[in-house]
Amino acid sequence: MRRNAVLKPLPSEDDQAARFVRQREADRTAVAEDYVELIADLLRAEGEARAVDLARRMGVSQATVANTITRLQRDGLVETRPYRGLFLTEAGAELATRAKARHELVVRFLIAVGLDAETAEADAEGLEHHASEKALAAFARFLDAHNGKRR
Amino acid sequence: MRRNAVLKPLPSEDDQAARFVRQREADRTAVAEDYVELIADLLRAEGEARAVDLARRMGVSQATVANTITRLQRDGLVETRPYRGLFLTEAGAELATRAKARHELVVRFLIAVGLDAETAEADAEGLEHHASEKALAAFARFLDAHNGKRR
DNA sequence: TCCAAAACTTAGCCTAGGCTATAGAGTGAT
DNA sequence: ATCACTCTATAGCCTAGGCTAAGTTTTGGA
Repeated sequence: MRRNAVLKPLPSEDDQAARFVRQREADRTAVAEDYVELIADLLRAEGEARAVDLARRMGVSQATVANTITRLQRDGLVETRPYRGLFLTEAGAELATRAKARHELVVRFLIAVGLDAETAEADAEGLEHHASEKALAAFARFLDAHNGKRR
Repeated sequence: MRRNAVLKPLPSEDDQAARFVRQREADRTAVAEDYVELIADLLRAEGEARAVDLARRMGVSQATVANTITRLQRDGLVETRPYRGLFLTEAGAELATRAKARHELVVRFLIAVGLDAETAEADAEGLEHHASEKALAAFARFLDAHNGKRR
């Protein structure tokens, strides 16, 4: 039963390198996206986003959050008012909106292809940072096509 | 047209933290998986896997490869015979096999939901490390279900 | 009002994963 | 047999993203 087709040739060195480079870039932005997304969620749901709560929700120490927030401030995504919580800049809010939209899309897509809601939510956390625009478009098309049938 | 449903409540702190922790664990193993997968591919396709070639295909300097290989050796995944190339240990080969199977599954799945082969291949590079076993199982089921129709 | 608890900051440390520059080793072609 | 070229290793540096421990501020309740 084994398909003994011609072994798939390796991609060209340049193509493959380009993929890995893009990959590493995505990794670098992932943390920033997770933070602004979470800050936006907290602001919406609780009215404020405290560093302590971020630490608890990210599963990380307060010191790590402080560190990360400093970077996000440097990058113009977040503003802090000590003892008043964290706020998003224009750019931060925009990034959060895009991140959230992507997250939601990925979750809905995963559910549509048969994953339970819990796992979909958990996996989306990782997958959302690595789906290209083309992939997201494909997911959206898939959801559209299947919205007539179920739901 | 805006669905103005009740705002989705935040997940519990513990659940959310657990997701992010799992996330970070996946990130840590991703590089190792990429390396052993690539080494396996090179061994298969070219008969040998040289550090130089890894550097070119990973889009990284030779020094970085040397560094990474040292870690992989320490972790019992890779063996080196200088000027003879790199080899996988038992554990390394096993990891490579699993990684490759996952990679292939993700690629086929992405194509099945409408992505072009090129993008599927590129995106799989990132996505493969963040799909849980449950997600992979769902992808496999999806492919099975759709294999009767097309192809 | 005041003071303990909670929130935040700072210092110091670590690993992974990048880099450049340079030195050293091995191979293969002449 | 040699020597140029290729491959590998090493030194030294950097950032991100973790940690613990030990301050410092602020807040809010008694």
